[in-house]
Amino acid sequence: MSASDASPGKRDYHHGNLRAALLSAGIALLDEVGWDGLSLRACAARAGVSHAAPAHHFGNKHGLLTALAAIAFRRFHDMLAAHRAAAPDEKLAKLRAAGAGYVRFAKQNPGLFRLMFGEAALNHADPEFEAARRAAYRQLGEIVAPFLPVGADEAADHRLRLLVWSSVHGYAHLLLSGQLDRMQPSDDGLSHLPDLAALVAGDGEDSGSEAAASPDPLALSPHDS
Amino acid sequence: MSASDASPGKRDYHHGNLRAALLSAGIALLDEVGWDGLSLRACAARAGVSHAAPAHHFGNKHGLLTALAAIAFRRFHDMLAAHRAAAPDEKLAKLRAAGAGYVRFAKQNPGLFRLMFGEAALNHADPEFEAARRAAYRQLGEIVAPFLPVGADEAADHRLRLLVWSSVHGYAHLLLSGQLDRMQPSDDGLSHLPDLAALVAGDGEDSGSEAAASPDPLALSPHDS
DNA sequence: TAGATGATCTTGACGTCGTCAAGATTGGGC
DNA sequence: GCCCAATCTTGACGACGTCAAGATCATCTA
Repeated sequence: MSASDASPGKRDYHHGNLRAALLSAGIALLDEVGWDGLSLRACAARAGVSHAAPAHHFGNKHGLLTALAAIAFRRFHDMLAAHRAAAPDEKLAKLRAAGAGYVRFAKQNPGLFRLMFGEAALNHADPEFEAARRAAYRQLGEIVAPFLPVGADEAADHRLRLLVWSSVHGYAHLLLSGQLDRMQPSDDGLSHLPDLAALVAGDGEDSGSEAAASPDPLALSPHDS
Repeated sequence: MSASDASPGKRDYHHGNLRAALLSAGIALLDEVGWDGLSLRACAARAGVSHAAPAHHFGNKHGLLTALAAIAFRRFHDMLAAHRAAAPDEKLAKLRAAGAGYVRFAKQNPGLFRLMFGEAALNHADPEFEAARRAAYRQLGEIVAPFLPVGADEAADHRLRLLVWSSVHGYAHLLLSGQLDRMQPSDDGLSHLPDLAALVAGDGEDSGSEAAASPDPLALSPHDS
């Protein structure tokens, strides 16, 4: 039986693509049975290998979760980008679309969303994870950039990113955690995003807080933004 | 040995106050070793009873977590109230203080915060849990009320609550999940709360979205707000 | 081509977990 | 004093993550 004939799991000691198969299994389990149903053994069973096989590829459960979180950030990034691309070429519309994409991702992928934002201790030093996270954060900068006045300093950029991100993330997370259950399922929580952005970007008088310009949290060079 | 002489754990089959002891153990474990260190067996050991004793009081692990979440919401409510009470009697100061209390609670009690907002499936039908949650939500209404124009309808109230809550909660949650790790540890994310509130409350023109007035999510009667 | 080595798995075991069942003990009510 | 409910203990089971030992496969080198 040639290698091309063998299906995954039929080979005994060399799956050939087990790391990817285990990650696919993890995504599927999060989707089908949720957070509590995700385990190393369940992923191994779904991939057709023994319970100890994942250890070779991920080290331990945290390693698997970190790799899954990297995938999640990439999918998240892609959904944001797709929503922004589909919106009319006008900054308010782009901002609304980005917010809608954020919330839509959270609703469609609650397990991945929880993984991304703190359900488990992740290996933040993992380069794939960091790269995926950084790409998603970069989009945040792109989203708010049109609202900043020409010549705005780094502190203003940070404040705007923080305010927009807090607002959208807070809304998405409150939705997921069931705190808004009896409110109507709409994007009311996002309707003020444009005003929010304009509020912060246009408010040059708010310098009472003497926050020093902080370095970019993900250490992006200027041309990366 | 009279009952008053017996310390908890010394008695064999009637602790006397085991439910409270298990909850205290749960709070202590969350504080000392975090989310992963919290288990029924660990609580039982800390309380000095056998591993199956908690089942009588809580039914299962979800029952314990729900009771812990009710405590968490009460403590949260108290910290918000304390911050609001300590602030100058001026609505902007009150709002800032409430936001600071929210974030302070999250920072000081990350395990409880995660429990309240989605780490585990909780029994939402539990009356103690619901009452604690409702009291905390009621404060939200009190916090935003001064920013609403006289005669503002229920939809405006809801929008303002949602916007303020999303913004503060999002900031607190992003902080906890490490997404803001290399930003400076300050409350920059809250500095725009007063403007936020003024933005929404004062903006009568923003009626493009035809959101019907939604019922109060926690079914509060008007005099409860 | 054969042997060596590293990669990639399997098998088995251990301790911890949540949960369940059976039973022991205690307190309260009649 | 008896009965019953409440409140525990003991023991067991299956699932979990992890570790160790070993089996198998793929690749490289002499």
